[in-house]
Amino acid sequence: MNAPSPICSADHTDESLARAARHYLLDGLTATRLADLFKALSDPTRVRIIGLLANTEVCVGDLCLVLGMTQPAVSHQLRLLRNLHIVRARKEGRHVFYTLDDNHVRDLFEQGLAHSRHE
Amino acid sequence: MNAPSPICSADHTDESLARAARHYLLDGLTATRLADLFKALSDPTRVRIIGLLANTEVCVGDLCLVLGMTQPAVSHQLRLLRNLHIVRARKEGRHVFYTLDDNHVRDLFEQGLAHSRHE
DNA sequence: AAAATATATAAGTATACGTTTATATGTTAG
DNA sequence: CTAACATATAAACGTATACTTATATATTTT
Repeated sequence: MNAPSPICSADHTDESLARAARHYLLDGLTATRLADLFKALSDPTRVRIIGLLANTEVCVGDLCLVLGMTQPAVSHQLRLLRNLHIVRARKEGRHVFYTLDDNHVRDLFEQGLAHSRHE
Repeated sequence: MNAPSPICSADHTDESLARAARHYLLDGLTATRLADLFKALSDPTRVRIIGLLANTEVCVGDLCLVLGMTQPAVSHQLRLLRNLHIVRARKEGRHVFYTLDDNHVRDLFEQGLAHSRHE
């Protein structure tokens, strides 16, 4: 038969649980903000955009060409990155040039890329 | 009226596009793998789990207690992290203890946390 | 002013994904 | 061996999201 499973709460000397909980558990807000930061880099299209903008300023039309994607699809991701203050827009005539607005993200991108390559 | 918008291809001296495309555009496989790495950290629950396991070995039941989540929900995320080789399971009796299996991820977690805190 | 270009936004669709509810598997205790 | 416990898996459900197909806005060109 089946019992309702009261869940561990193991007194495996009790240390692990208590200490981990007290010191290392992220609060909800911190966890959400951190997850949102990584979420910005969790899509192939956005990673490619960030990789391009990490080195050069590029306008929307060029991004579309290089990525081989439709313009609304690219603009959609750019808006997303803009709202997260990861990317910055500079308007020049009828073009809009994008650059990275956040060096943190460039660091994460490069570290992630280095790691994902040799494994 | 409306014209079909042939997309930029701007000869803004042509440098930006050509150079960015040739040198800095990630290929599809690399972009996908990198995005998948970041995706592992793109959810609050997973970030919290990783934060805990970055410091201590914790069993499933304790994770449920500390996180205040149901056991299947936690096991689901653990399986996901296991499949990505980010987390490793050690079976001891009827408990299963989890630890980080990948130091790359710990680095990314800590760098992301540091960045997301002072901004 | 009108037409063309460059980008942004909106609505619709299809898929991915996190959680719940239910059940299965494996291990220890009585 | 049977009951309780710890974890894993499966199906179902709701929501988030990436892209498409329009359409709107702004700027330049003629």
